Amino acid sequence: MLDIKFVRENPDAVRENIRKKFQDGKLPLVDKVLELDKRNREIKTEVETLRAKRKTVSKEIGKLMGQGKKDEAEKIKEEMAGDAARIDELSAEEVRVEEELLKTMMVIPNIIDPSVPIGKNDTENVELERFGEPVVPDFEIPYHTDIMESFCGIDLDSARRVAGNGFYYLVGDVARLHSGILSYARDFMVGRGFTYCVPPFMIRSNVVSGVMSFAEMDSMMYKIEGEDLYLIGTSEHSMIGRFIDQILPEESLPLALTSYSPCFRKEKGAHGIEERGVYRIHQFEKQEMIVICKPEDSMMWFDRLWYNTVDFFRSMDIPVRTLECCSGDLADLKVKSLDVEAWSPRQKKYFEVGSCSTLGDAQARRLRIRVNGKDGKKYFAHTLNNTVVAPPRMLIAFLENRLQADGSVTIPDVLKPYCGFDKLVPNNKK
RNA sequence: GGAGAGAUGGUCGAGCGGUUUAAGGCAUCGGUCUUGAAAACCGACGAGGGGCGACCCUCCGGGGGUUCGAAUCCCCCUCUCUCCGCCA
Repeated sequence: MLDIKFVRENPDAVRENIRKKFQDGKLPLVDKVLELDKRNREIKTEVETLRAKRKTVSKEIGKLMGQGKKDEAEKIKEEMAGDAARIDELSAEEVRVEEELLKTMMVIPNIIDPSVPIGKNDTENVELERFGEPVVPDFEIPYHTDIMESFCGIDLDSARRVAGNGFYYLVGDVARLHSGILSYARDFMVGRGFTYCVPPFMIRSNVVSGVMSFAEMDSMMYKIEGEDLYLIGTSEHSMIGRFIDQILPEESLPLALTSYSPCFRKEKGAHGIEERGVYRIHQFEKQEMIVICKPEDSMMWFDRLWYNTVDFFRSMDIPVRTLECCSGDLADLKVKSLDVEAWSPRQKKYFEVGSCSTLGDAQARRLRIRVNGKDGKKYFAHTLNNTVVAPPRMLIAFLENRLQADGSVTIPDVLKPYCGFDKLVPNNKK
């Protein structure tokens, strides 16, 4: 959400930003906001004057009552009757106007960074850099579930019976590899100065509406029936939510945290759940990183964050590239976003394994996460988030890139202590 | 699940119809003192918003109500804590 003062003073910049995001349908909202804001301030001027008068007069009545001058008090009471009605009327309008203003402000997109490439949708995202050689071996790479099955490492049939499409059983050494990757990711981030956290896996609606847009909420979040609780779609939700309504001391920044959680997503709309495999699923596990910092540091942190993911994948010798989200593909709350993609030798293309974003102060404004500055002035913090690794999907890249001609999969040295084995060998029944 | 207690500014905590314009402590920030620090003393200090400004308004978990006037009284809801039960 933008600062209303910014919209008031820079309506053209807000309009230009909407055009850059190809959301011209939202252009009239800017004028709507300006009007509501104007009306809101008019109401305040009038109603506050009346309230100030009421306060003074009420005190006068109290004084007269104390002195036993009841008649005089009664007379003043009668004079106030008209004002009372007007105050009620204006107060009601004040609430209505403010609600409408907030609602409208919520759907106006955040101002994107000048460096963001302009484009309509994900087909216009821009590749920035490649890390490692995207190798295509001279033997055929099977579909990832087939690789897993060769190790008796996945049971999708049972998962469909038990929970439905979009769920999975990981079994044996593939499951151990999955857990090992998460543990390695945790220690990898701790080694880079991040503090490890295990957050709540359910959050209340007021936190949900603070961390994401309404559209996302509807298409992503599972609600617990009969309770004001939602299953998190990523630990970013509970990790950023941790600071709702807080005023942080400036010296406590930056907060650099890494968290583990299962993630639950409806995946309504867009692409839907894939028939076979663990690419797009309703439940997965993820190691995440978040940063809460001063506004002037957020771009520096943005670059440091995505690089962590690249380094993580490179430490396991998986080729990756970075792809910058163009303006039209950028979620409304985001200032800038970049995907880390891993190489798929089977598909001979890269696919998304992580997403790094800075939301500027938009998320902090919604959640009222403020910083108490050294000079006594308060300001909204900047928030960032990035994936370290989400193993079910990441396993696809891992298995495809490390598959040997004999059907085995080698475990990189960095992972061996976490896995407890050196190699996945076909038909290795557990 | 049962019973009880509670929700007040960054934090602790008073207030229970009009001298509260939210006391006081702690923390924080200035200053005095000191070689420096600590201690002591003096002062500042809640959040959000409106106004060019002098100033003003809103906020005591949320929502209704009573009243000229509500942190304070009434109703509803939510949450937290303690004890019991259950449980990894």
